[in-house]
Amino acid sequence: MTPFTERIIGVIGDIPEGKVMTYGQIARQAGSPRAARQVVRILHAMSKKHRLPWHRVLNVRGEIAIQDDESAQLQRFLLEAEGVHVSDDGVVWLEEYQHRPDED
DNA sequence: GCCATGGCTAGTA
DNA sequence: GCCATGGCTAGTA
Repeated sequence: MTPFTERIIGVIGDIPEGKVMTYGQIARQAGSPRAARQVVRILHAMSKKHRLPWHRVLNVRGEIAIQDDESAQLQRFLLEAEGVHVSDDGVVWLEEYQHRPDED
């Protein structure tokens, strides 16, 4: 596992319950502002093994970005279970729920 | 060669 | 809607 991957995993693992971050924000936080797509990949590949709160990661508009319906439903369920409100079309209000470590 | 992005433009209303 | 991006991974040699 590369240092880059470890940083991404660290950032994702630090998202508190009831909060969300965006792909690009996680990439920036890990020091690679353009690596949003890698965040996608790493989430997919590492979520299980590293017990990552993958469901707390959304796209820049606060949308559930996952394509697969079942997984998208699960993501919504997990978010709502920890108090994050998800609109009918799968959008979370970032103003309220986005986790902002330090600054960003 | 892939991609669960993101930012910019183009086109519609 | 288009396409640059960046790190990983698959596949070839």
